[in-house]
This record gives sequence, structure tokens and C-alpha cells, in this order.
Amino acid sequence: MDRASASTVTRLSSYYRALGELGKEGMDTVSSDRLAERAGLTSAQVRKDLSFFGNFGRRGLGYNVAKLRRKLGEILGLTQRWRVALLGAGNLGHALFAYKAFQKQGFVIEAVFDVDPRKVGQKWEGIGIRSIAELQQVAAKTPFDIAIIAVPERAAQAVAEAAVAAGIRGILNFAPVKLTISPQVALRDVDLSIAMESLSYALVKLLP
Amino acid sequence: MDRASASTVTRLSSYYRALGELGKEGMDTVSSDRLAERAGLTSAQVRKDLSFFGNFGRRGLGYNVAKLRRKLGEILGLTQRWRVALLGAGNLGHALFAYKAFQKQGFVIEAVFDVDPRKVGQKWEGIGIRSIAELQQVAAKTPFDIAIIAVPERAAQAVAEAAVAAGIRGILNFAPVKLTISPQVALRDVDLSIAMESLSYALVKLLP
DNA sequence: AGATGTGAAAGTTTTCACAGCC
DNA sequence: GGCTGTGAAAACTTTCACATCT
Repeated sequence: MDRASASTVTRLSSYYRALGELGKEGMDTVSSDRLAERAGLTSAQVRKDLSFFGNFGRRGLGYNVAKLRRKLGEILGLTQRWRVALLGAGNLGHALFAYKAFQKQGFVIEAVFDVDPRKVGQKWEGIGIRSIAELQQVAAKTPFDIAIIAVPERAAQAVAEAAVAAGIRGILNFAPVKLTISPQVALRDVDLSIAMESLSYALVKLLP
Repeated sequence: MDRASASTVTRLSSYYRALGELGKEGMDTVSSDRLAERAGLTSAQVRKDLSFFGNFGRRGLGYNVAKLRRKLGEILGLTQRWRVALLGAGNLGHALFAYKAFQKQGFVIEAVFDVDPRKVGQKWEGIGIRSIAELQQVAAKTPFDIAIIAVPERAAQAVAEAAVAAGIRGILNFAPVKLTISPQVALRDVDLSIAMESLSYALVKLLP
């Protein structure tokens, strides 16, 4: 099996979400047409994407909502529990910590780290904030799968390196910097400036 | 001039950022090679992207850092001030409000709205939180360019519609929902679940 | 009849490679 | 010699359209 493209995987997430909604609405079965409508795509795209991972549908009938959702969950790795370290306990870190949707999907924030000595020692819902210097030794006991980087720009590269040294295998980076790390580690950027700039570009273009 | 692809615009933002750094480091001039290195791309890509908007370089020499940065700023619409309404005053809203990098780039949060009556009336750095019901009339006086949607999933569609009705021309959506709005309005999604799921997919794939 | 799964076609994006200017 | 700007080629992605199965 060849590797699925990044956009295919992104769309898989949309299908997964749409199937959750459809399930709640009591639908048993869904056609590629209807699923596409929900996800804002074309039915051909849906069928191509899904067929990449297997034959999940039944001709003449469509896809079983619950079964397909389960399958996509497996493919996306949502059936397991991921141990997450939150690096950075500022405003953004706090918002991410409070965002319960993560936990529901199996991404469990097990520990919170910060450099600021005034933050270290505070507790968030019973989880103590530790110094980033401790990351290595904490990870030695209970290794983390994923690090969320929510520190300021200037600290991000060093923090990323510390995370990689501590054995983390994936990073979700919120700092507006291009991190340079081992290609062994999966990296996804959430870059608010870039999103805003792409908006402002669109507004400048589409304008009186 | 044909329309630049979304990925070209995203890369433009990276170049813009890289040029800022290079400028601070005292570089006057930069080659596509070096700029590509900073942005994590190839030099051919850099040249193609830039050449789409004009001939900014000089053969044999490279690009003038300051001048190119200024040009890209213009193209991206960063020379003007954008009036932003923040919709949703929860944890995420607060983090975004406190994120000063936005203001620096010309995205100025002029007003904050929330549905929760307990939030309404509070003040953040002198800006009072208003009821979303007031959005229309506030916008009638001082129209907003961009709305940032940072409300829970279930409220997002209604809030987006209110924003569009109030004349907003661009939306940055943090709610994990596919918003259905007029194609006249530019929409960018920042979807944390999708980013996390793409990470977990990568970890499942790349694993012992 | 209804809807999937999929090769082939069309469209888009990236990379190559080099002519052309500094 | 160095480095851009750009057509042409290669790679990739999406859409089409239909044979195939229920």
C-alpha cells in the first residue's frame, strides 16, 4: 500500500466527524454522495479516498455509518490512548489544556511543563506544572507520544529539541517558527499568523 | 494575472517571516537558495512563487531583503489595518486576545462578543465584552473586516451567520465544524482535531 | 435500479534545466 | 561565475464515467 497523501488524511478526519454526526442523527447507512455533501467535497473524492484504505461500501447500498466510522477511527489511530505532554503553560497552553475534545479522542495531556519559575509548581486540575528541565526525567518514567508546543517563538526550537531528546514521536507546534528536527519525528504546525495572512490576502484580492 | 494557489500564498507568508529574520540578522541580500533553506523548501519553488507576482530579484545577485519583504507585505495585505471582531470569550478567545503578534501585523481586535450573560459586561484590557446579539448594531457603526470564531461547536454556525449578516468579509474559524456560508466571504479553518488526528495517523503508520 | 470501486482523462503543482542577465 | 526567471517535463491530485456488484 502506497502512502496516503496529507490531504487524503485530512479529509479522512472530516469523514470521521461527519459520520459521527450522521450516527447521532440515527442514520444507519450513507452514500458517498451524502457523505460528500456533509464534508463539502465531491462523491468521487470520497469514494477514491476510502477505496485507498479498503472496500468499505456495498454497491447499491452505500456505507454502514457505524462500521465505517470505526474503521476510520482505527486508520487515524483514534482507538488508542496517546500520552501528550503540554509544553508551555501560558494563555494558549491553558486554552488547549481546557479543551476537552482532545481527551475524548484519546489525546490525554499527562503533564504540563513551563520554563517560567512562577508557573512551575502551580496546579491545573490536579496536574502540577513542572519545569521544562524535568521533561527528560519525567519522560524516562512514563514516555510521551506527542508534545504540544505552546511556548513563545524564541523558545520553541530549544523546547522542540528537548522534546525530541525525551523520545517524543510527534509534535503539534503552535509557535510561529519553522522547527528543525529529526525527520523521524512527525511534525504538524498550527500557524495562526499564516492563517490570518491568507485571509488578508483573500480580502485584498476580492475587493472594491 | 491568474489566481495564486492557496499553497503559494501560504508559502508567501513563510518567505515574509524568513525575510524578517534575515533582515534582523543584518542581511541585505538573499538568494532563492538561502531563502528556500530558511523556509524549508526548494529554491525553484521560491523563484516560481515569487515570479508569479513580479520580478523582484536581480540575476547574479539575488533579492533585496527589505524590498522583497515590503513587497510581500503589500501582496499579503499587511500594510493595512484590519478590524477584527472576536466572537467567543472562552479560554481560546482569551488566548487569541492576548496573542499580541496579531496586532503587530495589523490585525486589531476591536471588539469581543460572547453569548454567555456572565461574560457579557466583563472587561479585557479596557475592551468590554458584549452580547453577540449586539454584533449587528456595533458593526453598523464601525464595520469589521474579519471575525474570529472561537465559540463551541454547537454555536458556530449561528455565530458565523450573524457575522456574515453583520457584513464581515473574512472568517477565521476555530470551531471544529464545516461552516456553510456565502462564498463571498473568505473562510479559513484552524482545526485542532484534524491536526491532532493527522499526527496520530502518522504515529500509527511510522511505528514498531 | 442504485451506488460503489476504479482505470483513464483532465487539471494542478512541483521540479528540472537552462537561456539570459548581472 | 552567480543567480534569476521561466518554459517544458514530471509528479501528483482530482474528476469523469462506467463496469460491476447488490
